[in-house]
Amino acid sequence: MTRWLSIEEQAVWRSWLVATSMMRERLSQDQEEGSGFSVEEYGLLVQLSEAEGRRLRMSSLAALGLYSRSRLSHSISRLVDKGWVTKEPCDTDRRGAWAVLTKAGFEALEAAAPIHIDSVREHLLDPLTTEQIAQLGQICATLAEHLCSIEGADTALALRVMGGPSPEPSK
Amino acid sequence: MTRWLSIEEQAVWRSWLVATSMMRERLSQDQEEGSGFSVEEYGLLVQLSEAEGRRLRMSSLAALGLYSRSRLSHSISRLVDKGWVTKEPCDTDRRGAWAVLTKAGFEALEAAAPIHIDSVREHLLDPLTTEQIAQLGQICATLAEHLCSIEGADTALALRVMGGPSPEPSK
DNA sequence: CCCTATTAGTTGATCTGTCAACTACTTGGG
DNA sequence: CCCAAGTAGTTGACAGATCAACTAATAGGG
Repeated sequence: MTRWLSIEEQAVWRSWLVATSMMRERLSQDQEEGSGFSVEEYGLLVQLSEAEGRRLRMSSLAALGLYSRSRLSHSISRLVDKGWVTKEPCDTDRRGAWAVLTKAGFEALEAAAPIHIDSVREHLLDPLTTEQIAQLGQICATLAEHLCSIEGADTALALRVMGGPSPEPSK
Repeated sequence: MTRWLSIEEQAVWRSWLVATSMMRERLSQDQEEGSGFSVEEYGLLVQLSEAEGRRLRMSSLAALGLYSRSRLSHSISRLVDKGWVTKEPCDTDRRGAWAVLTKAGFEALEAAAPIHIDSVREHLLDPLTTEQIAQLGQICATLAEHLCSIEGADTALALRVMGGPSPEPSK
């Protein structure tokens, strides 16, 4: 007994689909062309840059619900190969590992931030009115909360740490 | 001279990021578990199902701006292997190819539609108020239009054809 | 009519993400 | 103290996406 979507609901759904997938692609492209690393990598580096001592346990990164353990492991390996990150063993739990942002990684991040921000402004914020931006924030927060509650991820954490740029890459 | 994001802008951006990526993942998972094919495949089949004669030229599918030519080629090949689609040569342009939905493909689509719709309702529509749904539609349409204009894709086309379910898989 | 530029579509290499299996360490009940 | 169960993280095989190079056909200016 499925309730089909009304015309209006369909329209909303389709425009969501188009907007989100095109946005994703557009930002990836701007980013990659301009800065030489992908949005995913950027997101990880931002998180490290904001953490105490510019380091995080793998498990903390995974806890956001945005990266699976294995994805994380592969991604971090790639970052290590590129020299942006190093891995250090954890003293208090010998299973554990710290991902630590290197100087080079931090500098790369600083260089990339303006590109990222310009792209966000141009494609997400500028086309909308101030009012719409506020509405969108509210809507996405609601959706995120709903989705996090399903997966047992922590919304507050996800929203705080995830992938956005700092006002400045940081002090 | 980059203008950094304000706290509010950052919050909007991050919640967008979290909401869109979790939504994407959630829907993929519901879909795949329930119906045996991926959201991308579903999207393609929907488009074919809505077209005249349940067939489209590869180029028309690509023109939406949502699939690259090569991705399309690979994806359609997979659908052909599964028996949901066949390829037919085009009479009027011998370079061209039609992708044609098979009976089996159509039936698979019919079977999958309810799962898809339930998932959209549950995760996108139900958590929002009626008013928010309307706002979101407006916002996403604006963003989609902006993004399409940059890439020279056709918004109207993209919005019409893309990936949503028909009210019914179709007559 | 021809020759170049363009368009349609495919292919194969490579990269990223997912899944399931695995190692290694920790924890906690008996 | 030991052993089972759980947790941290890695690994390798596979699926999907991207990119650049390619074939083939059309179109359009001279």
